[in-house]
Amino acid sequence: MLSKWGRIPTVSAPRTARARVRAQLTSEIADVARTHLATGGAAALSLRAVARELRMASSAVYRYFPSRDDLLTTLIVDAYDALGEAAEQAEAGVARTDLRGRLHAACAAARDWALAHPHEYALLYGSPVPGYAAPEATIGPAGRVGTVIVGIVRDGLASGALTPLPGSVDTIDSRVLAEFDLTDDTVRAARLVGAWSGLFGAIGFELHGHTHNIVTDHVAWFRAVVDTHADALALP
Amino acid sequence: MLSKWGRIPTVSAPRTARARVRAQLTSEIADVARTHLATGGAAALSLRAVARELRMASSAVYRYFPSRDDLLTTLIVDAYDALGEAAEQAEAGVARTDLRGRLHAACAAARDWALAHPHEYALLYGSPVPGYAAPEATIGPAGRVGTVIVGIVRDGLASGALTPLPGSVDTIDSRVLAEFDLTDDTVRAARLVGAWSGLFGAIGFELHGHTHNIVTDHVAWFRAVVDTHADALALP
DNA sequence: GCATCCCACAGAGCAATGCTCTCGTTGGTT
DNA sequence: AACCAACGAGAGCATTGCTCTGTGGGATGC
Repeated sequence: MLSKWGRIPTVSAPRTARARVRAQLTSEIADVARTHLATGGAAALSLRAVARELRMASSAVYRYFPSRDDLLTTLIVDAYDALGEAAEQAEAGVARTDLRGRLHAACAAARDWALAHPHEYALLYGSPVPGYAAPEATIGPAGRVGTVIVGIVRDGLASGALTPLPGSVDTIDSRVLAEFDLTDDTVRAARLVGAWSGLFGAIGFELHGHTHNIVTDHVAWFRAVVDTHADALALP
Repeated sequence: MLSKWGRIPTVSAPRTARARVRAQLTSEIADVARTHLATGGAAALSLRAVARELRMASSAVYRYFPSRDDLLTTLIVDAYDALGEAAEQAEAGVARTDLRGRLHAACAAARDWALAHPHEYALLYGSPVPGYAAPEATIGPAGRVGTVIVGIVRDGLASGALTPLPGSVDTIDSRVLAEFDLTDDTVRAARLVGAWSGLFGAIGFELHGHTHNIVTDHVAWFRAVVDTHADALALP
């Protein structure tokens, strides 16, 4: 537990009182940072401001997060998880056989979350931060939304509601295809990734104002976009 | 010429020698800033560093750009224009009747430009910069790529190669619809905006690494995504 | 031709940032 | 009881965006 986190003490086992208060303070810092992020965006997130609000010296924060970027990473992971969970929960609330409804639910939940947390969303799907290279820790949670919509298709194929689309393309990694039982449906797999990216493209456009003065009813437009992708995936 | 540019002297008419050298220096500053932006990204763009490279005091730069954000705005407008021009030129090189080919050309050009100028692209379609609100000056150039792909559909409708899609939705601003002769084809209009956002979603996903370890052949995948949108638009 | 005026530039300065280093204190372990 | 690692505070460094003040020079008016 010191590879990328430097020689910062472990957090995992809060057995001692010290470890407990440490975990407490760590999450407290992250919480304050999250509110700062939510109000001012990533650029307005200042370690010193967080420290000030917590009435501690700025240098003390470095005992908990080796750098501002590490704080950001924590926030990013949390955000990915929150977004993923929102999509998962929404999708889980729809009848398993209603494939299109499940897609709509997941996508709408992602959009709702993005509208509710614009700055955090921008952190996830906007430009990568400064000299920031997405650390390993983010790749897992980052895929949760994608996993949800892939799961819909997989269920459809497993139940026979969907049959593989004709043709075959070699664009998606074979291990990924195998992981999601899409080896025999590569065309649909490519379109799935396309739908995934299109989903966040649409959300990003709305969020960043690119559709301002163009789209008047974003809810309906978003539904239409998702429907288009559902058509491309041949969801019933 | 002093509304948003403060009381900075006009640049428009370089009649006097002074105005000429002024225009010269202004573009020189922008050029240096552009290279800094291209190498380090928007966050690494420092007015002082630009001034240093130009061997002038940092305060002198403020004679030309009232603030760092104004410098950034100039760069953004230029980038929008460069991207738009790339798409326009590529699209113009395809036979007018080949609607799908025109779409592919425009989209591929946009992708190529984005890959060649990742930081500038991130500035346009990534998260909005810090406390930065897109000024009026950017909205025109920002639409150029969209205008290109809308033009393809309009040409198709005008020539009779395309017929309006059945149905009617009220999601797109009526003035925009009228401007592009799409009043009677609202379903296609909505999908057009969807394709537009999907295009940049796909490019952004590739650029920001979201498809890393998932998509193996980005050229082919991107073509597939564009083809999906072309299908949705019923391009022959 | 001279006086005037305004633009351009430099330099100092302010508030703020991320991060480092040092130094005293304190909690937990042996 | 003694020790050590963790902890927190404060000062300090380099950097940033931006403002203010002073000064020189080229363009302009008479």
